Amino acid sequence: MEENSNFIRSIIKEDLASGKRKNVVTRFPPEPNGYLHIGHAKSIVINFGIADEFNGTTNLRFDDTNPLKEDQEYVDAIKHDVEWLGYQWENLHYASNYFSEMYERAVLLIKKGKAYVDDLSAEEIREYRGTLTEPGKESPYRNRTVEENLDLFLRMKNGEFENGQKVLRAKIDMTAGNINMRDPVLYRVSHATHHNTGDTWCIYPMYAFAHPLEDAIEEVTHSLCTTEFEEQRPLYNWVIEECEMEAKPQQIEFGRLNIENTVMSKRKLKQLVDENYVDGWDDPRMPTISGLRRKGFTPESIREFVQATGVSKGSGAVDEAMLDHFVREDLKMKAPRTMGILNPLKVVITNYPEGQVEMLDAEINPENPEMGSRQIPFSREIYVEQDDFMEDPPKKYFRLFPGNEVRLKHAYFIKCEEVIKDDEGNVIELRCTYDPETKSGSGFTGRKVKGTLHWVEATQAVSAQFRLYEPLIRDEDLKSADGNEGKTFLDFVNEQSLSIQHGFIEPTMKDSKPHDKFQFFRHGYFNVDPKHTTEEQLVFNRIVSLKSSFKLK
RNA sequence: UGGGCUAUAGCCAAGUGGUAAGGCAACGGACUUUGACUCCGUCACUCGUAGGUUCGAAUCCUGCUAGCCCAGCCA
Repeated sequence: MEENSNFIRSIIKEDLASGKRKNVVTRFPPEPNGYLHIGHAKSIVINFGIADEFNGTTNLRFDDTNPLKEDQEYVDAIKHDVEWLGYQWENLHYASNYFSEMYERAVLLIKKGKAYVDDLSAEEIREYRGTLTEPGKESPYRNRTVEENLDLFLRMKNGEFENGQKVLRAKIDMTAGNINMRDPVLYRVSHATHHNTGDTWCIYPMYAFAHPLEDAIEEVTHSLCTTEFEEQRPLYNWVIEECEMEAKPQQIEFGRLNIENTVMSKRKLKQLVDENYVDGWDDPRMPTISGLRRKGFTPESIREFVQATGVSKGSGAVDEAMLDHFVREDLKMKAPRTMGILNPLKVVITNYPEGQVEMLDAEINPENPEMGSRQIPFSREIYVEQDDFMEDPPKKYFRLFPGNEVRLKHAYFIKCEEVIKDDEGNVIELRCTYDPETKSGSGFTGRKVKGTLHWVEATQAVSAQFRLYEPLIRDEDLKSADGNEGKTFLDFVNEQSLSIQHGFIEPTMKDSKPHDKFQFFRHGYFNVDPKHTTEEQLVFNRIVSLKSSFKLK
């Protein structure tokens, strides 16, 4: 696809042109504390994409500096998702592999008088930090001697102190307007088992200290992150400078991806999983990579979508319709067309011979003739969609109604002659007649009909389950939460976000495998669900409906 | 009220002193055995706002306004 120009590309071009940089190295640095979502996909596309564009390389690096929240399960899932999206990292790194070097750099800081061990409690540190509008004040422990700090820090490392008893802090400026510069904590004591380093360490570096060191150690040239780290940049540079790192990575921030009606917070997504609002991180309603994959999105469609949304520092939300557009675009040529009835209504063709079944030729994808054709059965009894019949239709309704003639896709014209109802007045069956002259492919031009319907032959129809999705949580509903104190986003989960329908599919569909993708005629694109599909029954997730200009008023 | 950032169409977004790209959405029309696809057309005399500089400003300067982010021993 045509690459949009953006400010990061411009910066890198200039860096290369001016000789400031000789090469490009980027990194994608997730914390393994949850599954990746489409917001991460943006970071992946940017980091890998831009490196690739300038013949550079990209590392996958797990930013695992907080053992309390991290887990091997997430490491594995993240690697899988990155590869699935179509990217291959140059090196696989763990921040935890740098713990020794980070410790040494912290010692260097202490020796230079740029860091000190603080005995203040977490609450006290918060109080001393000041507020957004008032400067902070210095800790009474700020001016310990280098020797004392060295000794205390060593003892922190050796496990002589409890969690929270002591921290290592940078000595910068408690009156700085930028709160990040008010003696930020560099190391905390945490007696916890780390997924990678086990019990080797009981002190762990904070992000603000660890991240710049990780970048510098890997000789990353451009450290691309989201805008909430913007104010962290002076500290990022301070750490690299004061720790005397040779490589000087440059942090550049871009605006995070937001999509309308989409929860894009790892914390919230984890909550939806933990509290069983969804059936896992890969629930098709989740904006996670695994959820999108299970729903049926393709890597190509996600990449194209992300690229189309561009890179800027803004904070707006993209229309969900845009994501939909790019899957349709990708699946248009790839997905076989087939017919499926989500809401069956039986039709008996009264003038069609009883007991007769004929096979009809049906192309698999009119957009892509190379995909060939299939044979589908037709007989006296078929199913059509309930929505395709109205007893008392409005103007411009092209489907079945008493006396109206329509085309059955790949088959014949049928005309609605009689409506059968049950005792409660519900329409349960239609009696129609067909015209043998109108067979598809026969070249019949005698008369035209406005509507073409999809259908499935009744005796050989295979039953199937269809799962249709709506947004898990709507922005509109969430906004109303402002007036409802005590409520959380969980109180606004859309109860209609999943609806399950039972219908029929063509007999040739019965051997479909998980993740096979189809376009059900006039319905949309569907994916065979890998989790709920069984030997007995196929379950189809609707990826996206077809666009429609039909409006039933 | 301190600090940082951002304002270009309904949404996303190019544009970097020479007279407003592109995508999504929407709306017309053509075509159609998917009310789909495809094709054609419409959609910012104006760039948050008020001034200023200039022959010329979305681009430079000043004031104002609005929105986002920051007070974890999270990342």
